[in-house]
Amino acid sequence: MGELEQAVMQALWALDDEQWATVRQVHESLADRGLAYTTVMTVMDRLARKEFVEQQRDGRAYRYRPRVTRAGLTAELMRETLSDMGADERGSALVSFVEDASPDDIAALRRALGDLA
Amino acid sequence: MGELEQAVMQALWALDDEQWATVRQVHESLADRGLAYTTVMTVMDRLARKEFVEQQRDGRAYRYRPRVTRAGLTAELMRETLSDMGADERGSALVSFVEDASPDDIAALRRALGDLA
DNA sequence: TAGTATCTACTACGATCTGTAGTAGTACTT
DNA sequence: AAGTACTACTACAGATCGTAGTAGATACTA
Repeated sequence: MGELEQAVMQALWALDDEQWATVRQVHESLADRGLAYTTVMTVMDRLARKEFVEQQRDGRAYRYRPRVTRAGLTAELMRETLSDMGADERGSALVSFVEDASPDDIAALRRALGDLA
Repeated sequence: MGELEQAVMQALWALDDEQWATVRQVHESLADRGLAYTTVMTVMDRLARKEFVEQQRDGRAYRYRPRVTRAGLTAELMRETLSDMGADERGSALVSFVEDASPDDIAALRRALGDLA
């Protein structure tokens, strides 16, 4: 995911649940970047193609909503990385991941694992 | 990392520790792909530029060795993904990660965390 | 020593992804 | 009918990646 694509996702994730945003809304929420309206539209279209966001017709316009949560997408990308690197080494990769994780992350992992049990 | 780049890394990781491989060796180990020698060379050169591998002169040739372990690189890429997605959500992302992880991965995480304690 | 094999260095080119945006067409508002 | 708001389509440049050729240097070989 490119930087702008990520920014757009952030904007969409910032919506309340069940909210759909128009291109215009996102464009405005990224106003500081001084992007053209069509630039934002293109990016959102691409995100829809990639199925990161959902598109819904609303009259002549589209409304958009993330198809995945931020946490979910992050987790998915992490799992993807893990798979790409080969099945046999998953364990060591995870060990390595944990070894260099911040204390906060470790705590979060512990909690997450605890919740499972 | 591209697919070929990854394949080359795999070939290098397959070496015994402290072994350095020549382009020719890697080229041969990827023989099934029918790549030109220079293709492999280019890829390895790019990997060196990106500091994924280490280059060492040996006469007129270079020898290569991974600069990072497979597990280490995987973990690093995972952490990178995590950072990209914003600091506030790290916890939820990790929860999400754990939730959809395979039993093997969960077990590995548990072991890794246990080793820390 | 002249030819041949082996390497690197440099260059190139097409595909894909991403950031960026213009233009044309269509529909709604006044 | 004119202006406004949207989408659809198209475009283009920069980066990354897969792919590879050519030139030049070096070393081996007959």
